[in-house]
Amino acid sequence: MKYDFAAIEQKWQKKWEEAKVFHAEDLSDKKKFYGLVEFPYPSGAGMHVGHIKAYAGLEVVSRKRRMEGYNVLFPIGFDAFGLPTENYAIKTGIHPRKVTDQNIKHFREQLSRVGFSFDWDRVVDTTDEKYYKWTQWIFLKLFEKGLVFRDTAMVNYCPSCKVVLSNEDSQGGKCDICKSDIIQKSKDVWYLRITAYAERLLSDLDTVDYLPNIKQQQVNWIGRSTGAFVNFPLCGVPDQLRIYTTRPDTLFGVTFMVIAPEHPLLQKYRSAIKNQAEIDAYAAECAKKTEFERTQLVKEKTGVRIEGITAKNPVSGKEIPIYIADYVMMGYGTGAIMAVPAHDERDYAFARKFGIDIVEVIRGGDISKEAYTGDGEMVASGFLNGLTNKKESIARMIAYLTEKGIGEEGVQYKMKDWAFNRQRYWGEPIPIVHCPHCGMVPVPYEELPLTLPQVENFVPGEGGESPLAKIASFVNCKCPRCGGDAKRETDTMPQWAGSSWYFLRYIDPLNDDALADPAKLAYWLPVDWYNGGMEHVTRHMIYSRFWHKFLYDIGVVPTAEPYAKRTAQGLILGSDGQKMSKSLGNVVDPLNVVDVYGADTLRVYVLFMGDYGSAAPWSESSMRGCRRFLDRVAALTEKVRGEGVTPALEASFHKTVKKVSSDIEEMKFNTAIAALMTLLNEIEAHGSLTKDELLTFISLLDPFAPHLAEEIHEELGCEGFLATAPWPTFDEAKTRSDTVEVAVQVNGKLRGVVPMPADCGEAEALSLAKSDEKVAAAIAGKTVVKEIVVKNKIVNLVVR
RNA sequence: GCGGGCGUGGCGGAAUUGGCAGACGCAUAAGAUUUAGGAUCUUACGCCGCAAGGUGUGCAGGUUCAAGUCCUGUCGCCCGCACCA
Repeated sequence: MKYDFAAIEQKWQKKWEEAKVFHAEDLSDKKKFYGLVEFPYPSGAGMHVGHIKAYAGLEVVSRKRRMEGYNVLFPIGFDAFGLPTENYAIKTGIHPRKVTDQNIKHFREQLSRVGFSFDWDRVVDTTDEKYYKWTQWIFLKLFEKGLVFRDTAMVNYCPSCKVVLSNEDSQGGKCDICKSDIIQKSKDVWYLRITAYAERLLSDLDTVDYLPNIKQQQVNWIGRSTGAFVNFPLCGVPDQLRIYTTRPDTLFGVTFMVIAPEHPLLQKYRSAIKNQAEIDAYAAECAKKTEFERTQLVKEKTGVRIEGITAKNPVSGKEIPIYIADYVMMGYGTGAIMAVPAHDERDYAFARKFGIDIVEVIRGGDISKEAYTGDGEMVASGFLNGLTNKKESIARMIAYLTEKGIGEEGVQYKMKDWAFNRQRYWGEPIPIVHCPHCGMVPVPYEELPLTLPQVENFVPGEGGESPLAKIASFVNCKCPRCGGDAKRETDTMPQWAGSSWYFLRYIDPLNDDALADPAKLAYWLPVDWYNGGMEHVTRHMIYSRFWHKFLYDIGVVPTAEPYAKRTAQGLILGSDGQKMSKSLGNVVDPLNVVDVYGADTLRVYVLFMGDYGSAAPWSESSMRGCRRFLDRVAALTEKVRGEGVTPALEASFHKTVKKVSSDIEEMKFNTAIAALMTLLNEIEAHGSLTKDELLTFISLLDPFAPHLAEEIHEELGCEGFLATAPWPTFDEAKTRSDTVEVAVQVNGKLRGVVPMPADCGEAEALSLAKSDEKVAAAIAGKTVVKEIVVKNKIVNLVVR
C-alpha cells in the first residue's frame, strides 16, 4: 500500500467526525473512563509541539480504553481569560472576545489535524458567559459559607503600565511587560480561605494516586509544621507577645525576640516606644522593598531594637529585648518569633551582629563558632535538663506551657490564603455589590451571569483599578438587599478561577440549571487519569482540589477528590537543547510537521523521543526515523499471505501484545513503540505475515498512528472502525519460545551463549553449558567449586 | 538552606528490578540500486587491539557466584520551595 498520509489523514478525520466515534455516552452501562488533559490557553501564537506531547499521552490511553470496551470521556476546552489576550487587545484595539474566538478557532483546527480523539461536542470555553455563570455561582457559594474575605495587602505595582501584577509577572522586581521597576502598593484584596482546607488537602493525598514527586511538591506547598504558640509577657506595656515556634524545647535559650515591621504592636503602643522615629524609618524602608528583595536576597540581617518595651522569658523569667527586623514575615505564624541564637542560624547571625547573648541549651556543637541545630543533651533548661530526646523535650515543654496557661500546641501551614482578584477587564466579574448601608452584598443567584460589559478601552485606571471602574453603567447599580444606590465590585477573578472546575463542566457542558447534572457527575467522577505539566501541580491542582472539596461539602459533587490519578509529561526542548521560546527561534510548529511528515509521524515521534516524563530535545532526523517506520508498516500490506498464525512469529506477537499493553499503562510509550519496531523487523526478516497478524499489529499501533492503522484496517477488508475494534489479547504461555539462549559465565565472565530447551532442568543446563567449546576451554584443568543455574537466564561456573 | 530527581556510546534513550549492558531509533562508514536523492536495501558501529583477548554505566571503596541496579563515601547537573520561626 502506498502511504499517502495527507489523503489518509484527512479521510479518517472526516469519517470519525461524521460517525461521532469519540462521542462519550452519558450514563451508559459500560465501564467508564474519564481521561483529562490540561486545557490550553488559546494564545495568538497557536499550539506548539509541547501541547501535542502533553495530549498524546492520554490520547493513547483513551484510544486503548475505547478498544478495551470502555465508555471514554476524553474532552478538551479552552482556558481563555487572561492577560496576554487583554494586552493584545490593548495594543491592537481588537476586542478580547474577538481575539479569543479567532485563537480558539485556530487551536481547534490544529488539534483536529493531529487527529486527537476528543469529544468535540463537549468543548468548554471559560470566557463563555454560560460557563462563567457557574464560576460566579461557585464564588457566591464560597461567599455564603464565609470562605471569601477582604483584606488590605501589599501588591506589586508597575507605575509605568499602571497595573497590579502577580508575583509571577513581576519576577526579579521588574515588570514582565515593560521591564521597569515594580513598587509595592497597599491594595484591597479579595481572598479565598483555602487555609481552612489545608489539613484535608494534605491528608487526602493518601487517597489519590499521584506520581510521588507531584505529591511531595503539594506536601511542601502546604507546608504543615507542628510546634507551639507561646505568650511572652511584656514589660512597659500591659500586654503579651504571642509567637509560634517549632522548637519549644529551646525556650530556655531565648535571649531576644523579633517582630515583623508590620506587626500591630508597633502601632498599638506607639507612645511607649522611645525610638519611634528610628522604628518608623526602618519599617518604611522595608515597605519599599519588594517581596523579591525581602526574600530572594538573603543577605545581611538588618533590624532595630525597640526601646521602651521588653519581654520576659516565661520559663526563665529573664528580661529580654525586642527587635523589629524584616527577616520575620507578618504572613507566617504570628509575625513574631522567639529567637534562640544558639540553635538557629538566622537568630545566630542576628545576635552576632547586634551583640546579643547566645545561650547554649543543647550540647553537641560549638556555639562560639556557629549555631548548633542538631540533637543533644539539654542543659541550662530547668526541668528539661538531662533529656536527650528532642521529641520528649518538646512534649514536656508543651505540657508545662499548657499547665501554666502560657502557651499551647499549635499547627502552622506555609500555604497562604488565595488572593483572588485582578484589576483587569478580561476575567470573570466578581458578583458583589458594595452598598453604603448593607456593605458587601452578593448578586442574587438568579441574576447570574453577571456579564462583562462591552468596552472600547481596556487600559487599566491610573490608580491601578480595573478598566471596569470606568464604565458607569456597569458600576452604578441598586443594592439587591435594600434597593438603594450602590456600586459594583470592578475587580475580576484571577486566571485560576475558570480552570478550578472545568473538568466538572465537561460532564454536562450545556446545562443551564446546574453546573452539572448530579446523576452525570455521579457517573463520570472522579477523573480517572489527569495528565499535565509539572508547573501546575501546586497552584492549579491545589486550587481545583480546594474548590472540589468545597463543592463536595455543600453536596454538589459526589467525591471528595477530583482526580484519582495524576501524571506529568516532560518538556520538549528545542533542537539546541534550550527551552523552546520565540526569542530563541527554536519553536517547532506542529502544523508544519503535519504538512511535511503527517500527523501520525508527529504523534509517534513525540512519544518515541524519550521517557515521557523527562525533557528531551527535538530532532528532525530522529523524527524521520519514525516516518520510515510508518512507511514500512504501510508496506506490510504487500506481505500478507493467508490467515491464522505464522509459527515462526507466534511467540513474538504474543510478547509484543503483552509489552505494548503494559507499557501504555505505565506511560512507557517509547518502549511500546520500540517493541512494535522490533516486531516489524522480525516480520520483515521472516518475509510474510498473515492477515490476522497484520490486524493485531495495526490494532497495537492504532493509539499511536490511528490514521494509518484505520486505512490498513479498511484495506484488509474489515468492517467498521478500528478505533472501536477490540484490543488484542495474548496468551502468557505463548509468549515464550521453545528454546532460550542462556548466557554461560565462568567466574562471572561471559564465556558463551548456549541455546537450551526452555525450562530445562539444572543438570541438563549444566551439561549443555560445559559442552560449549569456549566454556570447556575456560574450565579445563580447573576445579569447579560452585555451580549456579538461573532457569532460562544464566549459568555461572565458579572454578579454581 | 529544605524537598524531589538525575549521571549509561557521537546523540535520544533501553535493561524483565541483582542475571548476556547499550534494546529501539538517530547520526556515521562501506557496499548495492537509482537519471538523481536529504529515497530505498545490505553490512558495520562502546572503548583499546590486526587478532586472541582485555576493558567499560560520573569518581573511590564495599557486599555478592554475579552490581548500571544494593551499601558507604565523593564529585557534578537539573527541577520545585525558600529568612516558614
